Amino acid sequence: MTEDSNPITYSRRFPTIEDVARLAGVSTATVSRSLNSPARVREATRQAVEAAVKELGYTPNFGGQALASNRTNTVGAIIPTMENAIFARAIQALQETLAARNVTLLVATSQYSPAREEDQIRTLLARGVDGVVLIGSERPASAYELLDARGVPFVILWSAPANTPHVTIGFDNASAAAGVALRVVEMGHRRIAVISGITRDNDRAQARVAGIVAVLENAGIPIHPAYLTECPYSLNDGEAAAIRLLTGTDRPTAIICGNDVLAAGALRGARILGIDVPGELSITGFDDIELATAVYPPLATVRVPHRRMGAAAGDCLMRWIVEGKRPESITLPTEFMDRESLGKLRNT
Amino acid sequence: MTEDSNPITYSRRFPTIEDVARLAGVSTATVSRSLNSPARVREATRQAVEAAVKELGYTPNFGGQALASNRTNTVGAIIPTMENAIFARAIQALQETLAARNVTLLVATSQYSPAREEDQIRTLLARGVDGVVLIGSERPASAYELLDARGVPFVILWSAPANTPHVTIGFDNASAAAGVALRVVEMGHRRIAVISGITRDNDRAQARVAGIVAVLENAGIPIHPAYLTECPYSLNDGEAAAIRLLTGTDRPTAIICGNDVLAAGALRGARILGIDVPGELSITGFDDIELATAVYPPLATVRVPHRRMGAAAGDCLMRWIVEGKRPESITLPTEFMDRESLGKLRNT
DNA sequence: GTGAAAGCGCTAACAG
DNA sequence: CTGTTAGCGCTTTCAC
Repeated sequence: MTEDSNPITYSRRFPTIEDVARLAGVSTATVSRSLNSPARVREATRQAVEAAVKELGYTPNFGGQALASNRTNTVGAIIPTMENAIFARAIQALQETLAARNVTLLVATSQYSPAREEDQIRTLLARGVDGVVLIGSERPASAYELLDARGVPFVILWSAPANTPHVTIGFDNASAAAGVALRVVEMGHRRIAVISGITRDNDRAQARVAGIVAVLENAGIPIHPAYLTECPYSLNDGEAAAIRLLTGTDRPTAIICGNDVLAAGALRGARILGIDVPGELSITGFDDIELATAVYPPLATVRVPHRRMGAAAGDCLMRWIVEGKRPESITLPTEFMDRESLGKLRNT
Repeated sequence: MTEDSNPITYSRRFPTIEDVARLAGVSTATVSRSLNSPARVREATRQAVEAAVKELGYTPNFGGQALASNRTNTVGAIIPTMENAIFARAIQALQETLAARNVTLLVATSQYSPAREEDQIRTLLARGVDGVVLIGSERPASAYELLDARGVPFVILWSAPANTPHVTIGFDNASAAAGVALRVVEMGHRRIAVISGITRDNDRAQARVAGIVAVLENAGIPIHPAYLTECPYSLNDGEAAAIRLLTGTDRPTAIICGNDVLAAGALRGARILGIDVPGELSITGFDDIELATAVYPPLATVRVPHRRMGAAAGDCLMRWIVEGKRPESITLPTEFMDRESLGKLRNT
């Protein structure tokens, strides 16, 4: 036990709980209790510890804490993308809810790829997250098995419980999209096309299309297969899809889009072709992100409870993690936002 | 040493490195080496370990690893907001670069508030991040002191080295904005207004305004104080600011905006007032996010090297963390994107 | 209400 | 190339 074996180099070691204990004249156990459950120590003791902490600039070592407590106070979320604002507000609300409980949010992206998502799940689990937030319910069983094997609580956002046994915090995509279709039909449109996001591996996109189709069928409106298109969620793809639809024979008078980005792209496509919206063509979106009112005409769309989903996800997850019992799924309402991009069918 | 002291409850304990070692018939050290520096073990050994790992479904415990190695393989980034896409591409590129090195990115937001940013820095440091990425160079000294006290490597994005001794990976906001102003002047405009983001605590916004003002002064164009406005980075605020400018006396013929969101807002404001862009009014943006071409007319703006900044940040930071020596700052080029929202001054 | 002490799972000298 | 052996810093029984 050589002391000061290296008197020259000043060791850049951060104060540990032991340093605090020594300075405060208590044991490390008391420091720990003082910090984690202050109610269990005498007030005077707590203050002494607090003073020592402050004087030393002590911060608990994350690794030590994680190792000993078997918790990281970290929750992971995997969203398809950060490139558009769709998930931003939900993530923001989630982060705020978690921060209030002193847990940190790790955000990863999957780029709408199931394989990447599974990788990200693996990474998060390796990081020892205490809980996980996912978007949508459709993914390979192997992904769910990873989560199950670790026994890590997880919740699914953006979907409703219909198709999955897991805990969902979302809304009914099918009926929300059906609501849009109904408005479009009510406006007198009969030649109605759909630009959906890629439906493969995406239960939300599938449900939205299903909701729309059901309404059209119910209204006795024939659905020309060429009217049912899908493409990646990007401005350019939306534009291209719209141009394809609008230059075909029997041009639609309304295009229902799977989200606002596609709708904004479709709007651009219509402009390129010199087609007036809503005079000659109605376009609707979905999500009600800022973009919906940045374009002209502003997009009729569906307001999705972004912030409430994020906040509820944080609450549910933390309750699950702390109390150990699985929460109930939550289905939130959506709201149709009637705006200028949707208009009455012009008498032609 | 009581074995099987609890034969009833099946302990849900995850396999540890010791389990792997036992099954593979080697020591824990060899397992560790096998996993972390495979080159240092015999191939046969490595395979045996790999087999054992697979059979047991072993994943290293994060806390243990962090504690023993004093590294978390985690880097934190604090961006002002996720609500618009400004930082999304940079973050995406950063994440990819880090992932390639097996490090995880922790993203936090400050909502453009220095106090929140400082909190987030504290949180990240408590998380034991190995490095930090910040946006912009202007913040209270106390924030830098936090970082310095921990000796954690950090890089600053979006700024140039002019105003800060720290490592920056960005571009010259002043000259990029000056480039825009120059084009506007070249188009014949003399009544030129500015809608900047809030300049307080924001060196990028300050630099952009400074760049613009310098060009105008140099061109002998008087700058009416009422023409120099600033507001938060939002569509609504941009719209309101534009309406204020456009309903005042001596209406400007061009508005240079601090970013694309403000410009899109200004465009909306002009539309509300029935002012044609670019016929009666030119508007420019900054950033070249997707929004710039989603609106009509598409925004003349400045393309910022989002992805390259993100990737370079990851590279520099990892080199700094691993090799221990501070990298040089990097200044990347920007590009003016000439689009329809900027037009020649109409002969009135 | 507090202290002593036993690990949590891993890495990194150090020997061999 | 591999094994032995200390800890890393913290939480948590278990006594007192």
